[in-house]
Amino acid sequence: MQAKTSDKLLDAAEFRMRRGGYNAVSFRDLASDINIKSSSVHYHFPTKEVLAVALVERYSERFFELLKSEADGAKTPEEVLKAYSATCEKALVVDKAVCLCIVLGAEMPGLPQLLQDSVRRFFDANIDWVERALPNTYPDALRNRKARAFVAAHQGAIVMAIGLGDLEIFRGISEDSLRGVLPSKPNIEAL
Amino acid sequence: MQAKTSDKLLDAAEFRMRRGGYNAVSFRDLASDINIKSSSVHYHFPTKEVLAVALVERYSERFFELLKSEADGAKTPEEVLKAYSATCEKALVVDKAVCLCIVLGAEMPGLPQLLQDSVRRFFDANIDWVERALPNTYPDALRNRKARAFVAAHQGAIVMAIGLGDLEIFRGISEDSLRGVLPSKPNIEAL
DNA sequence: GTCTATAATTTGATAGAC
DNA sequence: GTCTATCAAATTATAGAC
Repeated sequence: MQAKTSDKLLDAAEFRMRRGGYNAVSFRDLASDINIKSSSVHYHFPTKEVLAVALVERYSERFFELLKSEADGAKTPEEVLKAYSATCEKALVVDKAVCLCIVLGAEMPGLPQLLQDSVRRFFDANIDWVERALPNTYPDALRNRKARAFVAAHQGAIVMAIGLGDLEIFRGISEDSLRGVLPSKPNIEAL
Repeated sequence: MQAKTSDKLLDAAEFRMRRGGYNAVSFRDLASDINIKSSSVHYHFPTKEVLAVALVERYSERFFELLKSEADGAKTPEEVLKAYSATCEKALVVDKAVCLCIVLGAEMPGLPQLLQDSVRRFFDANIDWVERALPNTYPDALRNRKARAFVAAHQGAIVMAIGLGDLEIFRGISEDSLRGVLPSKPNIEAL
């Protein structure tokens, strides 16, 4: 059974957008990627903004599905947070590309409004997820702060890993940020 | 005394590129920003790639000058690293925009080669600078790893702060990442 | 659903006058 | 250094046939 045309279009759009940003994607390129004409793309997605919003929504759903399955069976905060790192790393290693939402996040002010909203929701959901995973001994304000730091460090790490062409860099950063967010275990390496 | 046309063009390009990425900048927009015609832009910068490379070089020079002056008089590793955070924060707060090189870094694979090289040099120089600031009690491999994590966390923090429209988020993350790279002081808040 | 055809705009870039 | 004029290509999008 074949993938639907709209899904093939989103696949092509995701590949291109994660490598060059919103403006690096054109309807003609997407059409030629899957051997149809650009006018046919408009049948599935009337405008580029609509296409991009649909793409972010699909990306977000898949990310959280993967996250859920990675975190399956995890008990301690440490295990749950490691599932978050593993989810990011998997997307990074498999696709050899940056997170869709960090590319779009970086060019945020230049994006159409509905797309900005979608990207923002993705990050809010990320922070929310991490926040719930943190030890409940933390006061609320600290939990939120730690969660933001954890997510930001991962997104930064992904960009650096791809930009410097060194996927190993990601692991080091995610380990460091895990230590940063958990109640102080001594930093053994640094002693 | 007036700014040179080429500088005004770079100012306009920096403003636009830090908000929308490489492809969000057009010669016509830049020209109209400073009230000349787009053909005149080509007199100063023959191609867009050349313009963007010049922009990254100028951005990098200014960043490291500011960094140098912020770090002036700093003695301990902690003080020097705080100067790095302060430099990033200043650019963030003053310009209300993301670091030029993180926008370009995110769309790296879609950029012309010379521009990719420039962006990469900026990040390498960042890591190098942070690496030198770290305590020399660290073994070399660890220093490099810590430096990468520190830079990545800051870049991620900048994108999140702008993307979520909350500049305060940056400070929390930079404090956390400072704690992460320095020899273990107990994480007081978390106890 | 996909096509042809086309419109309207924008883009990076060049030639040559002043 | 800046202009007018222009180009060739690319872009988002629409109308209407099949």
